[in-house]
Amino acid sequence: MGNVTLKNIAEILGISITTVSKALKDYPDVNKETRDSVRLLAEKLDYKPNPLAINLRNKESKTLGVIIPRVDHNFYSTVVNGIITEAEDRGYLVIILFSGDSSSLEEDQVKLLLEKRVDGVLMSMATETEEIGHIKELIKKKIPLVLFDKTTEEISCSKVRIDDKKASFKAVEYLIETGCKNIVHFRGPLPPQAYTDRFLGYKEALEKHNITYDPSNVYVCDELTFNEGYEFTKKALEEHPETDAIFAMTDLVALGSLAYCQANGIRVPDQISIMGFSNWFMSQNSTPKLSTVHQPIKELGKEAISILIEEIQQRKNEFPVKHFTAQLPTEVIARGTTR
Amino acid sequence: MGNVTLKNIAEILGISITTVSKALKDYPDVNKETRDSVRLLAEKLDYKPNPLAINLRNKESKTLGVIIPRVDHNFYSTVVNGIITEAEDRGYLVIILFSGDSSSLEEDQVKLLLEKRVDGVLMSMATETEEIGHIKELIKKKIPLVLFDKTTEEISCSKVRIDDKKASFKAVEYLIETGCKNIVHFRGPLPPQAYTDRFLGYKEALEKHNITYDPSNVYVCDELTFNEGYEFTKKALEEHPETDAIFAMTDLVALGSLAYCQANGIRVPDQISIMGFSNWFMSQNSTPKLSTVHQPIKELGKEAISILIEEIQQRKNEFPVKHFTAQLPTEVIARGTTR
DNA sequence: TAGTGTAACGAAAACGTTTGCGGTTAATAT
DNA sequence: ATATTAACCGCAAACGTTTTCGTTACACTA
Repeated sequence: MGNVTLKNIAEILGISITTVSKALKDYPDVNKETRDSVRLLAEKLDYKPNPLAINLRNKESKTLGVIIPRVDHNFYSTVVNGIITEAEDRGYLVIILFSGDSSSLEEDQVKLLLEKRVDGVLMSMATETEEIGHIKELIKKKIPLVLFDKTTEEISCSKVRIDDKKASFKAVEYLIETGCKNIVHFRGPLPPQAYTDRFLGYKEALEKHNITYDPSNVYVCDELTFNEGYEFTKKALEEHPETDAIFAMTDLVALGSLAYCQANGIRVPDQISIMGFSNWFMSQNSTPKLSTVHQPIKELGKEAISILIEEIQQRKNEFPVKHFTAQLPTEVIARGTTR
Repeated sequence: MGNVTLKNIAEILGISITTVSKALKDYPDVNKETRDSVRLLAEKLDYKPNPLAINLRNKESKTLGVIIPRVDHNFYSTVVNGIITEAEDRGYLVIILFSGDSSSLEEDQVKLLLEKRVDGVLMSMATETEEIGHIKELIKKKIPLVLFDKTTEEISCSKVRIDDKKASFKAVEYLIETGCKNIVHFRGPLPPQAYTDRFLGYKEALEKHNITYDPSNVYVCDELTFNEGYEFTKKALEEHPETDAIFAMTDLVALGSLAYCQANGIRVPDQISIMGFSNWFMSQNSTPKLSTVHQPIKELGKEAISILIEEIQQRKNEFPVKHFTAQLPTEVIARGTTR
């Protein structure tokens, strides 16, 4: 029904399927006239090679699987933007699957991808994932795998991450250099690693500038919401009245901080500097505008896909593949909430 | 390499491929013992049917194509969430492609999907799209198509939309019923239709309550940014000092309005009520919290996919398909910025 | 005359699966 | 003894490509 095949063309022209195929792919052993007539007819009939057949023959699907915790979140939707665009540019299609940050769902999705025979897998691990058997399974089956964002040392594959520690270090250093001495840090939960790295950067900056690190200056946010930022600011300011800066691990929380300060007549940045993280677009819509750390999220997606495709090509050509971890650079953006 | 096939199992067991296939699919004409031994071995070897081969034989890919303007935007990432989850539940995989709101890119993406032989296409049209030849092409080639969100009457297919007009009507009626008489409306650009529908709902509510519609009370935002909300509020209040309510076509713009009022000592909602649209999560993080209209975005995605898959099944069974337009209901959420 | 070269084409296998149909055996019925 | 039936199995075609390896026909060389 409907779709034109090589066979159709061959029958109409009274030649073999082989010749039609060759004519279309510029094989040298086909007469110029034959070739032209084939091409003409193919054009006229709007012939499109059936990828299902090609894939079966070539044992590849030109499709990549991507597993992320969710997509309705600024970070992931931006990264997906980079992933899909880059993949398409390189001739691959992408299938997105969600783990919902659940370990068992993540496992199911890996299995699904395995069954669907994607050419490679890109994934950001679910926060709660500790059993990594299903990921090792991928390695064992020789499916090219690249981990990004939320990664683990326990898996031997290429990884792409934001250099959270350095980013955080630079942000805190900026606060110190602009005169802050009592810097409170709102960190995220223990896994994922990224939040710990940001905390480590905070600590390191303090140490470098001879400010003694006080654990009670660090508050752990669980939900990473605006409200948490608001409430923890209140708490922090009560417990540490001497505070002159707040470094929050994400913009939304920082915005909550800012809201608390404004609601309570605390001048920002004169009394308290506030530094966010992510450069979410809303950070430009506060008054004053939020200072933050820009992370190249879309580029993260692009880079991850590039590395994955690279590895697929290498394996196909039986080149040796070497794994590595790429750390993408960040940038402090000083706006109105810092001095 | 690597992957187990029916042939492998057949050879090991010394039986034919046919029998192996049948054993695995519970055909009645295979001996219980044979069946068991096949299943056992298949299990042991971790046999997974090759979808590429199955697809080729069945002439279907169990894959759906989705074209949206972008994904790094709350509305679309939420809708994509619904789309992917629902599709997966029903045994389909999804390929997402972006049109970037460009007509020519949209055309390219349609072509790509056509070449890839997806079983159906779901799409939200690019704003600038006026040439719809490529969409008609889909219809002509009998590819099941469902339009959602940004649709057009010129294409005969099923559509799924938010009932923007009614939503807007209810929102404005709420403002009127809580005592507002001079309601300014910030609308969006002309295409897409949704913004016009929201405007129409605004007008209709006015008329129903015998408030004369004044075109100068309607301002057209082009960018739909926070800043536009801020600036247009300033302008509107200068031009219409009697204004007692602002109805913005989206939450971000409404948040900009709120910011202007607060920066200029205008009491919300006492002096001016503000109503947003979308129930974006940030609408809960302002003080006072933003009143808005909730739209079931994720459900929109689910509904669209359901209809598409339904249509695919119908065609496969050669049932007649009938097209229709589903309008999803909305809900006014009164919070702190309205009386 | 036999051998060599070359241009143009096609047969066939392969990728892995599904399924209509026919075949074989053994048991049962007439 | 013959016919009928049921139970079990496998051949082969089909899905649409790609590519290896022939084959054919013809011209040219020695």
